[in-house]
Amino acid sequence: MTTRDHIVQAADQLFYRQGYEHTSFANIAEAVQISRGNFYYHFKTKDEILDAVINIRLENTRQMLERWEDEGEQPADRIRSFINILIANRAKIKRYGCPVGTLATELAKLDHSSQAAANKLFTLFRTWLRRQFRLLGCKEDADRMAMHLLARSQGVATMASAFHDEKFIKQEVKQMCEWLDSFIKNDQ
Amino acid sequence: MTTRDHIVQAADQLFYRQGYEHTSFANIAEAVQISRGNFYYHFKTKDEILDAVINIRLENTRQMLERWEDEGEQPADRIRSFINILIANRAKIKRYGCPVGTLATELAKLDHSSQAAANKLFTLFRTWLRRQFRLLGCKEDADRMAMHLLARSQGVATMASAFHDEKFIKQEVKQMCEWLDSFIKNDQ
DNA sequence: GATAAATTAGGTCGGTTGTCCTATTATATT
DNA sequence: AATATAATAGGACAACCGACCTAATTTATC
Repeated sequence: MTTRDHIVQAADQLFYRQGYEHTSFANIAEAVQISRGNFYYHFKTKDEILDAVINIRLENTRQMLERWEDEGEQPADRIRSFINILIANRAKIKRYGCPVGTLATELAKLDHSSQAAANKLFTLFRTWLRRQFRLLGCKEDADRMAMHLLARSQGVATMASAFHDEKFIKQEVKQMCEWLDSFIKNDQ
Repeated sequence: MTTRDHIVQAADQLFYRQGYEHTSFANIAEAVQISRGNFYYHFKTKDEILDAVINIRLENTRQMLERWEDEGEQPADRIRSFINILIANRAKIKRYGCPVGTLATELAKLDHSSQAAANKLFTLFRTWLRRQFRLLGCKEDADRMAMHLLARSQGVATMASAFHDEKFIKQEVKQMCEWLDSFIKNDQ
């Protein structure tokens, strides 16, 4: 792995845990164990690092969603895979919230130029979920369903983080799965 | 209104719109039209201002919730009042998200000492909602219902902010009201 | 009206930030 | 082996931050 990759990886973690603004060049350089000068060779500005982090998150997410579609499962199971992200990452979510939501929220407050890029992460999930709901038989409602599920997930992450409560995540995930099940039955 | 009140008011707005860390002493002083020196007379540290802002938010919220209880409406109507906060503040939510959620999220990333104080805002709503759900006949489920509704609201605020979508707020508010209605019917 | 207290203005300080530069070392190419 | 390119180190910079201090001014009290 190149130094550049190391930097992006470290920045990714730090932006998630500390927030973008609260993370300094020095923080990242220390994490990667390189000098600040070397740092500047790879990235001219802090915004460039942010864009690189967003791009790698986009790419990783894309690959994950494609994998879920290629594994040949039913659309309902794919949606369950999405819901279960909350379970799989519950420890980190409890401490740092959702990486997508918290970044979007922070950049909105900073009125940062990369807001649109960061929100592409949401759009990625949105269009993917919409496609799954369409395959489930939803027509006009598919996008509303996708947004609904995204919002539910965001809310769970925010509250789980505020109250440091993993049990709440499990409760809500169960409810979301039941909601999905009842929806499938009604549709058939 | 005293200068101190002016400062707290301006800080309240700026913390909401720009975030706590992104707001500097100079920003607040400029908004209140006083010198930075005068500023220091009223507040020794930035953390003190944050605590003052949190306290005034707590007090305002307490008064609002008490008002809703004193107005003699039914518990279900009170819960609807809570849900309708999203409608009443939809323009600001679209731009800056939820003031409670975004502050809690930011302070969590900063690992700030006032995290617990900020989360009291959530607890305020949580215990109040729990009481209303108890009055509706819920027993063990009342707290779960309260948390569920809080999470839904948080999720709506986050997504509405990310996608700059007020219509989504109205959609989800409608669904939340329907969820509440179906719940009341089942219970009677 | 004199005195004390409360309030305000403006400057200063050390530390940190993002940015930028140059010198040095490592790697690749011929 | 000589040369060019890539990569790294470390320092310097202007700007900003929170914090602090003192002098001036306003307000209150007697």
